[in-house]
Amino acid sequence: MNASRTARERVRAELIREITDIARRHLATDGAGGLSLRAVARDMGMVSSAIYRYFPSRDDLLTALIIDGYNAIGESVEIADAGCARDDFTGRWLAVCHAVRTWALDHPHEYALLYGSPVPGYQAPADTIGPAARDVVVYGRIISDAQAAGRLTPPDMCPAPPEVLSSDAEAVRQLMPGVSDDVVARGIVAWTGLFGMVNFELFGQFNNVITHRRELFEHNMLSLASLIGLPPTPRA
Amino acid sequence: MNASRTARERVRAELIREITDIARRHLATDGAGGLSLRAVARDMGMVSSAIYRYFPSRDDLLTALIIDGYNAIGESVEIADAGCARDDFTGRWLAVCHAVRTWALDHPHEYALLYGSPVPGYQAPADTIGPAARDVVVYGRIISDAQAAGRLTPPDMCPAPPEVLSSDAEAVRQLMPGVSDDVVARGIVAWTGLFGMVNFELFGQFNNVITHRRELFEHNMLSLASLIGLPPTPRA
DNA sequence: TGTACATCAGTGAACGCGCGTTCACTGATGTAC
DNA sequence: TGTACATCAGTGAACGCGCGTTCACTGATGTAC
Repeated sequence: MNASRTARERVRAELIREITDIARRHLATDGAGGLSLRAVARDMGMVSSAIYRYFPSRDDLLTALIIDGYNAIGESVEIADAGCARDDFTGRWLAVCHAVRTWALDHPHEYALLYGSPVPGYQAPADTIGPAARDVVVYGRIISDAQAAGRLTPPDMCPAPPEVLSSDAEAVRQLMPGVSDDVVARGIVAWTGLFGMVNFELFGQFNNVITHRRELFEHNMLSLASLIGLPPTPRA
Repeated sequence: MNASRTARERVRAELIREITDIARRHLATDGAGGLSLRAVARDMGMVSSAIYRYFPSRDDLLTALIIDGYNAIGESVEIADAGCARDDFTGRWLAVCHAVRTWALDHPHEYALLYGSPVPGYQAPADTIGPAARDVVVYGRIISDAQAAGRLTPPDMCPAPPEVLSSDAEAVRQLMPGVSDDVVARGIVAWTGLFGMVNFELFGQFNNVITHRRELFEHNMLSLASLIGLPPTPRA
């Protein structure tokens, strides 16, 4: 019968969810390198070999966590962007920035798995690529929309990108159609700058130095907005 | 006798150097989490317990690697800066950026140890703080010097930092005396932006997207220079 | 509806491996008289 | 300069632990007739 078959499958899906949830919790205490199938199995109340019914190897479990992570941060970026007026480009950029930062602070070890040092010996398979791009897709759309609306006026005190970058710019332009090479380059500066700030805060470089981290973050994201050419302040 | 005493001590220092060298090599293959005293001992041709004559625990060995790493990147930043004309502030900034990037590409795992995800279960002791600041001290001096020479003219399209950041700015100003809160904030944007770019390149976010990495890096560092208010191009 | 068979989940033992750290010890190197 | 003693480097065995993965197996759940 079809109903009962899906019953078995529903249990299976449920258990896969439980396993990844527990694995996520382990990530927090032992890091990605220390993620252990045996420990997860113990917490599941299973014998270690039973896990192999659900994940063929430790690396596959890691891959599942990575894909889930990219989807989670991507989704929260999408929601943040969707909560803004479409023509408030600076507000959308700020919302995206805060979404990334907040998600990172709430899930530091998952964030480290996605944007920190690579896990030694682990090679991410191709199916992580799609989810990995979810957040940057949102970002690209903001730039693109602002450009289309004529609200993008980059400061003109810095030189145009060298010719040799045009092919790379072309590739990145997939994400933000209609903008010049110069805007693409500045767009990359701002995007990497966002993650640079989050990394510094999360990985401890601000310890004993910066105390008002959210405020500094927001201010710095506004500086980057102005570098891209977005209007200086979000709509009130 | 004093001479023979220092002879023994010289051997000891030499062995400590050998151990850290081998440990550094292991870092490259297994990452910080997988650094193992036993493996290092094997490569030294020693029995594992002998290592304890030199390092009281695995974490102390890690600490030594971290301190060495900060000193190494700090020194190469110092050398890069020293190779520029004192009044070529943009050139000095660019030289520092390239020094950081080059060192990171040459020592990816050490870089990850310093600026990547924290090692789970490891708490850096206080004696890492001094060496950790060597690179940023150089950076601060460039900003400070440019300010003193009247060559710092930040673009004025973005808002001043909020009042609440003034105490943090005061702390950071230790590194770059004589600059306004606004310049301090932009200084942080540029510095974190530098590391954001290096992280993206090193940790794989540019894979299959950016091919001319050095050129994009240099161009982006020039964009950040203009955000700080440094002159648009280095002296030729 | 009832029975025979196939699929699947989970068990428990085992393989072979690696780890950090402690401890009592042997010899060699240095020191003091 | 020679000898008695102290310091130090390195050994080898052990403790207690954890890991990923395989394999033959027991029962339970589902399927086909």
